[in-house]
Amino acid sequence: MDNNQVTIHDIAAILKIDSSTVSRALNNSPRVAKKTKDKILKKAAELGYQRNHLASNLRKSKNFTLGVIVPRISRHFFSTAIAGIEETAFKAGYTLIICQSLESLEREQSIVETLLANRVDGVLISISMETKNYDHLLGLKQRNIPYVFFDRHCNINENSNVLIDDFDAAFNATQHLIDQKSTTIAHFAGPQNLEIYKNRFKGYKSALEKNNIVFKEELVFTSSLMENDGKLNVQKMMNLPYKIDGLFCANDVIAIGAIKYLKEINIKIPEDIAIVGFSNESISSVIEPALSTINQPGLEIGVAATELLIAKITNEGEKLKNETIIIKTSLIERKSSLRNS
Amino acid sequence: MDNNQVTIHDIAAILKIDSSTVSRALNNSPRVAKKTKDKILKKAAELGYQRNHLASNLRKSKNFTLGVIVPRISRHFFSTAIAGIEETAFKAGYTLIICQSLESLEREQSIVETLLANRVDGVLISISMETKNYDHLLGLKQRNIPYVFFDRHCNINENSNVLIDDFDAAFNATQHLIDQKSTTIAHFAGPQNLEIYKNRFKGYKSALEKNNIVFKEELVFTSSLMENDGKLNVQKMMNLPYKIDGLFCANDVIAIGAIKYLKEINIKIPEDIAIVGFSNESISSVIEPALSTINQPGLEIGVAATELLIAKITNEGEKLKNETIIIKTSLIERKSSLRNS
DNA sequence: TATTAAAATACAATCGATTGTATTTTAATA
DNA sequence: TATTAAAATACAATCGATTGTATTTTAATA
Repeated sequence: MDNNQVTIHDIAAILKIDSSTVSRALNNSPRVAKKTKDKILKKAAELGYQRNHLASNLRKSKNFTLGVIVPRISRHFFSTAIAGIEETAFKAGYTLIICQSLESLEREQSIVETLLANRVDGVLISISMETKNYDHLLGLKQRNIPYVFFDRHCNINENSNVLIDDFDAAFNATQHLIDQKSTTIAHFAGPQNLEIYKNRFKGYKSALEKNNIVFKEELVFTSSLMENDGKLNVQKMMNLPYKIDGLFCANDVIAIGAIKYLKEINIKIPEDIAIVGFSNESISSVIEPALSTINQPGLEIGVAATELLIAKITNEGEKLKNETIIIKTSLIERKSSLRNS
Repeated sequence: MDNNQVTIHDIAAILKIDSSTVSRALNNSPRVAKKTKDKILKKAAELGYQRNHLASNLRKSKNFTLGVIVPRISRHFFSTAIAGIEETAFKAGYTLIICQSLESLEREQSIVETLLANRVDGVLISISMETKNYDHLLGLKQRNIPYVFFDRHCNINENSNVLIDDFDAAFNATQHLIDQKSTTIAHFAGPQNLEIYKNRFKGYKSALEKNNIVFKEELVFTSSLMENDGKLNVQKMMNLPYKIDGLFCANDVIAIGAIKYLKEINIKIPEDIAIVGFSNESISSVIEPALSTINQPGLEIGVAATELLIAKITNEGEKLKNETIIIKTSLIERKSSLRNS
């Protein structure tokens, strides 16, 4: 193990100087004379000195480590968000511990424990579909560890969040379907314990109301939004005594499942059913017809969430402000919903 | 910052016992009497004690941290590999520092420095397209820090790798195009400083030879394999005095760029040109016609690489074995290349 | 009960860096 | 040159846990 690391004591011994002076010089303290500083920095460079962060952080009881909890790394939105998080954290000198809950509450709880044990300075979290109980998150609060929700948040008091306006985006998506002459619009909803899916549902409902379309409970199909749920939902939907001509899906994955199956059973998109998804996964621009969707800028969300978290960590002296940042989304109109062109 | 963390000294003081005994009890050392152990564990649980890893690791000069360097987190293959890495590392008690080189050698070098400064116990790396100079990796070797290449490796002496058989996979892909009656087959190659792209090129060439097809240098187009390169390469290809009827691409992204442009200029796939890609990105099954490709199991590769790395870290006493694990790939035949069906 | 070995526990140094306080050196002023 | 303030540096404790060695306690045996 002995990679014969150079320490401040080595430098101190060589220069016949105290290690505290070396430490101060390396931290550019005004208490060290310029001449001594130069001498120390030169020797440090010469010996290839690198600060031992373990020791430094132990002394300062700071870790420069952030915990990141996402449902699944390989989902395009989350990997993009992680890219933004990584970039921002790196610049600020933080490293990450990235964990995936795999949509399991139990795993999410155990991850929080692990992060606490690793003394992270803050946590970025996008909760799992199973998360209805927030005790593990309150644990963070008790320990005074700042955390920021991104995308999948929850409604406990006084949180910091970086979100999109799900209600608004869903409203626009539904309005777009109506503008494209859809009159009977179904909704493939996500788990209603998550605020984002609740808000997407509300946005859908609100757009119907605004356009004097009667909302029908039977046209809402709730699931975990997997690709296969798209097929299952379409099967159920087709058995209803309605001529459905529009479909708003709470994510792209289930929308793609629906499109694939609708094509199989020879239903024309968008002529028979116009479809809008949510999240702008990379597959969505490739499927035929290309899927209209809501662009949810993962990188930007990751960056904003990390900046907010670091601000919370750094301004610990002040009263922690609880801020919610809303990142703009946009409707991407593609062939799956465009009837006029 | 004072989250009033419980330390072994608190436990020691309460129980009027030495902290070394507390430490040994918590590490289940045989040197502590069962009775004392029980007392200590009970009190530790009662106070909610959690080991301070910073202190522990400083003393043991071990970090339980692995560095991961990938070109880009949001690429499907890499995010899947990271999922496998995360899972395996987590189980073994390691946390990760994940960094992306963004295909830049300079960034890759600076990342290695950061990882060294963070005293990682080992590194998993998939090198950038720009990486032709391996000095930064030799730095790891000098410091005695084990590292394992996965997927994108390089040919410096005595490395540990978790790879696929690129030659073999490319051979099969090309053979498949020949079986589908392609006679003039182009290749969209990747940067030839990377072994994987070199081997894919060799596999392509070898399949041609085996089938007595004359290899033509002009049919090979080398690029960074971005989607737009697909369009550019097709444009060049179409200007050649050959009737090209088969195309093997070194990755899926460029293949999809090619398909999109070929469709635009009304060339029929697979009738006019049969196409095979590489990596099985999630978009590939969705594009029309669906892209035939090589399945490259990211999760499995990530798991194997992490297991190998941890084995290298753990068996440090023994001579470090340099092992290369080859993960099986398979050809996925889809519409973009199937002429018979 | 005295002796001895084994078991259990305490002592003390250590991993590297940081930081409040004390001491020494330098420079400024009388 | 003597005095004093300021600048520079050294001393020593500390962050928590670990671990080799020393000491004490317990149990086994004569």
